[in-house]
Amino acid sequence: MKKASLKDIAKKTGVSVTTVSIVLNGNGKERKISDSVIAKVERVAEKLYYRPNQFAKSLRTGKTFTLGLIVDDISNFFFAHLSKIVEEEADKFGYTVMFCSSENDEGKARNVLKILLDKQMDGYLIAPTLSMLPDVLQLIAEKRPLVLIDRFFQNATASYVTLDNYKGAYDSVDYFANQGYRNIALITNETEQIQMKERFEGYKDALKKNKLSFLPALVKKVSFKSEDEKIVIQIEKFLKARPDIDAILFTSNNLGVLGLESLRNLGKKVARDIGVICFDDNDLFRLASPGISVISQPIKQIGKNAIRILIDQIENKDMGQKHIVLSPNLVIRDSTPAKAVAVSAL
Amino acid sequence: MKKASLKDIAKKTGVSVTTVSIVLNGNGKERKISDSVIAKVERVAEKLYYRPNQFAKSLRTGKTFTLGLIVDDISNFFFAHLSKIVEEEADKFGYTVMFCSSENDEGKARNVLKILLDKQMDGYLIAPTLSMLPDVLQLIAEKRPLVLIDRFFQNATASYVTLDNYKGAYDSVDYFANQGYRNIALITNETEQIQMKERFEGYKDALKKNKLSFLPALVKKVSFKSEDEKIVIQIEKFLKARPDIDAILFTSNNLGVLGLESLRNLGKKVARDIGVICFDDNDLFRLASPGISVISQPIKQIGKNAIRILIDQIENKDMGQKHIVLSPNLVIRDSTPAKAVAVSAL
DNA sequence: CTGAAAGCGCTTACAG
DNA sequence: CTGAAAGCGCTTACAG
Repeated sequence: MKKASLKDIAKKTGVSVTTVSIVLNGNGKERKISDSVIAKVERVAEKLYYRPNQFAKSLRTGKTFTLGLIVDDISNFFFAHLSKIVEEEADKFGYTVMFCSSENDEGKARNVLKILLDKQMDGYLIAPTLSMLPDVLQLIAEKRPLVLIDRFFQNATASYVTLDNYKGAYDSVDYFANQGYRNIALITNETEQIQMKERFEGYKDALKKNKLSFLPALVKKVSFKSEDEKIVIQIEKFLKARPDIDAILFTSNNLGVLGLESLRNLGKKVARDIGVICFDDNDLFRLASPGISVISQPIKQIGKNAIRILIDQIENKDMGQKHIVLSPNLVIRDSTPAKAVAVSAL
Repeated sequence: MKKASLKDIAKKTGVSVTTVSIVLNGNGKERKISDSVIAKVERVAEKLYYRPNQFAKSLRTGKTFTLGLIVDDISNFFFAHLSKIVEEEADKFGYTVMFCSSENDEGKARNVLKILLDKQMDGYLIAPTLSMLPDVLQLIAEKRPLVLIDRFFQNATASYVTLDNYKGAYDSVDYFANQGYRNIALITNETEQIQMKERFEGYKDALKKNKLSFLPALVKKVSFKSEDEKIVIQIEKFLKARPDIDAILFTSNNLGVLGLESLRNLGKKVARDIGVICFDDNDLFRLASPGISVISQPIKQIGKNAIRILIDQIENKDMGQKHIVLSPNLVIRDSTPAKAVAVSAL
C-alpha cells in the first residue's frame, strides 16, 4: 500500500491534479470549484489516507514550517525546559522544531548549524557560542529569520531575548552584603560570552556600592572544556586557598551543582559555613536542605518572546531588531542567612 | 546571492548536470569521469558554496537521514540525557534527530507522530504511551524502522530496549527488607504501562520472598495528569494515613522529587524517619543530604543499543526483533540506613 | 568517459 | 468552473 499522491486522487476522481491540489489546500471555495467536486475530492483523499509529501511541497514553496534551535546542551536543566516551551509555542503557530546541542564546542556548533542550514529551517533560535559569530553574521547578511537567546553579540544586529544578567549578579551580591557577608567569591566560566561578562560586571559594581573591595583572588574562572570531576577539584582548591570566603555566587546552574559537591567534599556546610546563591533554578536547589537561593530565569517568557519575534520575522517580514531583556528573580531560600555580627570587643 | 544548484555548476564548468551530480556524490572515480573534469567540478562547487538541496534529494531518493524520537517529556532528567546520547550516536552514522514530547497525552502523542510521519523520518525511536499502540502496530505493519525504548507492548512485535524493571524494584525492596524495614510503601503512577506493571510485580515478589505481606493500602497510585502541586498533596495525605510506613520505593524520578517535597512538608526526615529509594538518578538525589539511594538506568547503553538496532533496520534491512533488557544498578546512598532492631524485651 | 531525459510530488501562473 | 504545462533540484537507468 503505497502512499497516495495527488495524481492517485486525480485519477480516482476524474479531475485534474491542479484541481485536487487547490481543493486539498482549502482553496476550493475561493477558486469557485463546484461543491460536488470538492466533496468528491475530499472523500477520496480521506479514503486513501492522503498526506501531502512535505519534500515536494517544500521544494516547490521553499517553506518547511520547521525552526532550528541550537543550545549548549539539551540535557542541561535550563535549556531542557526552554526547549519544551519553545516546542509548545512553535506548535501554536504550526511549526515544529529541530533541537541541536552545540556542546559549547566550536566544531560541533558550526557543524550543527550547517546541518540545519541544509535542512532549510524557516527560522533559527540560537544560544550562540563565541565561535559562532561569523555564522551569525552570515545569517543576518542573508536576511534569515533569527533570534538569539540567552546571550547576544554586541556587534551583530540581531534580535535577542536575554536575562538582565548584570542585575541578577548585582542583586545577589547586594543581598549578600546586606546580610553581612564580607568576602564574596564569584565562581564563573572562563569565557568572553556576553552574559558571563555582564554577570561579572554586576558582581563588581555591587561590591563597590557596598564599599567592599574587588579582589581578583576571590574570582575563580573555570574552563568550559573541563570534565565535571575536574571542575569539582578546581573549586575545592580555590576554596581551600581562601578560607576567608564567606559567600559564593555561582554564575551557572552546572557550576552551582558541582560547587555544592566541592563544598560537601570539603566538609563545609552551606548556610552555617558559607552563603550560596546560584544562577538558574533547578530541582536540586529547590529541594536541597538547606534550600539554595537562586536567581531564577523567566524561562517561559524567554521562550514565548523568542518564538513570537521569530514568527513575526518569518510571516510578516518584520526584520526590525527587537531586544528583550527580562528581569531576573532573586529567590531567597536557606543558603543565605544573615550573618551574626562579629562582636570584637565584649 | 541565490543558493547554487547543480545546474549552475554545470553551466559554469561546461559539463552536464548528470556528471556534476556523479562527481559531487563522490562517484567520479568509479564512473571513470576524467580527473580534469572531477577537479574542475569540485573547484567550482566550492567556489559557489554549493550545498545540495535536501528536499530535492529526499524527494528523489526517499531518504532523509533523520530519525524521530518521541519521549514523554524532553525536560525530564532521564529523557533529556537519553536524548543527548541518542543525538550523539545518531550523528556517528550521519543521521540527525528530531525530538518530540508526547506529554503522556493521547492527543499530543498521536499528533506528534503524524508530524514525524509527514516529515518522513528514516526511523523511529519511541517511548510509547499506551494510547500509541494502534500507531505502533501500524508502523510495524508498514515495516518502518522502529525501536521502542523504556517500555514496550507485549502484543506488538517490535524491537525494544528497556531496563529490567522487575529486577530494579525487586532488588530495592529486597534491600529494604534486609536493612530491617517492614512497612515498605510503593508510590507509583496510575498507568498500565508495562514498565510500571513490572516494577509493581517486582515490589510484590520481593515482599513475598521476605515474608512481608502485600498490603494494597501501602501502595499509592498517582494520576499522570495531576499537576505537580496536587501530587505533592496526594502523597502527603497517603503518608499521613499510614504513619507506620518506614520505607518508600518511588517508581519514577519525578514522583521521587515530589515525594521529597511531601516529606519535607510533613516534617519527616529521610533516613532518620523513613527510608527512600527512587527509580532513575539525578543531581538532586546525588547531592541531597542525605543522598538518596536510587535505581539508576544505564542511559548510555539504552541510547547506544537503540540507535544501533535502528540503523541496522534502516541500512541492512535487518528487521529481526531484538529485545535488549539492561540491568539496573542499585546505588546505595544515605537514605536507606539499617534500622535499629527493636529490642522488645530487655 | 559523458549526456539527454524521465520522474520524484507538489504548486501556480496562465488559458479558456 | 477546470486543466495543461512548467518547474522546484535532484538521481539514475540507459545510450553511445
